[in-house]
Amino acid sequence: MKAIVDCNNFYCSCERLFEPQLNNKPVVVLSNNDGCIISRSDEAKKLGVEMAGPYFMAKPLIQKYNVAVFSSNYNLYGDLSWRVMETLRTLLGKKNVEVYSVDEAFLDLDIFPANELQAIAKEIRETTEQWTGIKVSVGVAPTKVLAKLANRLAKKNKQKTNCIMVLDTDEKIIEALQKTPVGDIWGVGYQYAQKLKEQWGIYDALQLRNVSEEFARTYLGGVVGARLVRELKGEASKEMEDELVNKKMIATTRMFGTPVADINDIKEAVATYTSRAAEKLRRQHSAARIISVFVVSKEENHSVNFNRGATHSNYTTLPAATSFTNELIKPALALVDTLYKKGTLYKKAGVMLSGIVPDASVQGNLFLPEAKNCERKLMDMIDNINFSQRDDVLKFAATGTTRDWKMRQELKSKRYTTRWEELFEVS
DNA sequence: TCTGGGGTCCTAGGACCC
DNA sequence: TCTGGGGTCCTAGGACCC
Repeated sequence: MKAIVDCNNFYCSCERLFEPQLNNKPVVVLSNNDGCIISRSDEAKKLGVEMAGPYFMAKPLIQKYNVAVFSSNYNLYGDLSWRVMETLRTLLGKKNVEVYSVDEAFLDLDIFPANELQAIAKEIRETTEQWTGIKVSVGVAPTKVLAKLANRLAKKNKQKTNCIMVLDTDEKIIEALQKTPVGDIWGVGYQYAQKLKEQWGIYDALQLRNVSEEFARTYLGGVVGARLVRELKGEASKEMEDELVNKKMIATTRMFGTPVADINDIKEAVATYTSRAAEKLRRQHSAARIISVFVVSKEENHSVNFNRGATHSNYTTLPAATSFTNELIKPALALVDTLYKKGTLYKKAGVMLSGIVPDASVQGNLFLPEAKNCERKLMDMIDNINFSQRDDVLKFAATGTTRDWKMRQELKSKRYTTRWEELFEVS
């Protein structure tokens, strides 16, 4: 059996941990640039605040009901996420935990007898809350897709389920499938859901479970669809994945605080994003051979398709893979020159690194010229200082000093758990 | 002008996820 | 006035090879 543990309203829960007076009050957390709403407490959901809706549109409602609003604070969420995952690893053993996202982990429960699953799930929920202050929901079922489905139902009816649902019999599974609209199945997005409903009259998970594998292959994206249907049937087709697999692509992209027309501002931003992406690259001891840059222009006509701004991108393949910020900034800035059009207003830019390979010079490579090893040490030092002191104490000049393009984040809480000078104070 | 079969590698783009 | 960011996997199709 497999389980998925999912933190309830994760970002909101993190904020409440340090402002407990907000318990039982409506809370929302905003995306970068204070653009959209990406986490809502149950109370906020009840008020009708939409998920992923633009903040400015929800503002009247938010003000009327005095909803607490936070900009996203990824240092805080990342650290609390780590604590939750450590708790799970302690309870179940490292190899039985697969971290799936910042607020979710799959668990392999095959080590437990069937009649203990309910009790195990309860212990996981209670211990996690006690150790970290974060409430979680637990869904248990024979496959990952069914576990996700169980988890969703557990959350939907918290009073009744106590945030736990174990699907351990065919009857329970069928009932759960019946209660789940196709669009709410993990792996069925908006496009497929529309198609399934309109063209084939398939509205719930039970109906989808009963289609042929051939059908799934043809209409739901080939082997992906076939696997999905098998999982619904209770046949495990998505196995537990190994942890700590290196990323195959690393991206840093941001909206600008306000649209930007000056090429120098764009270059500063791109240099900054490149530095950030290179840090991520070094953290996983990798190097990249392909760097691509994109810019998105601001669409004048944003009445209907607000995010249809034209994207222009270009890439360079480097002569050799590297993780040195300076070696990546140079080609990145050259790419900006090929993309930039004078007179255009831009709202977003981004850097993507791919062609990722293990960085052989991590330990200092005898066969590289001395200078290379020095650069490696320089990068390590910069990373260490930036991590332990303050973000960007040390940075490359190309990343600019004024940073007029920086994103808005007006309602950010403190980094209570990762910065000495922002520690929570008890008076 | 006619012209097979089998394979690899790469890229762009579509779908999905949180 | 104001709509996020960072990933994954898969497929189709083109270029190229013998």
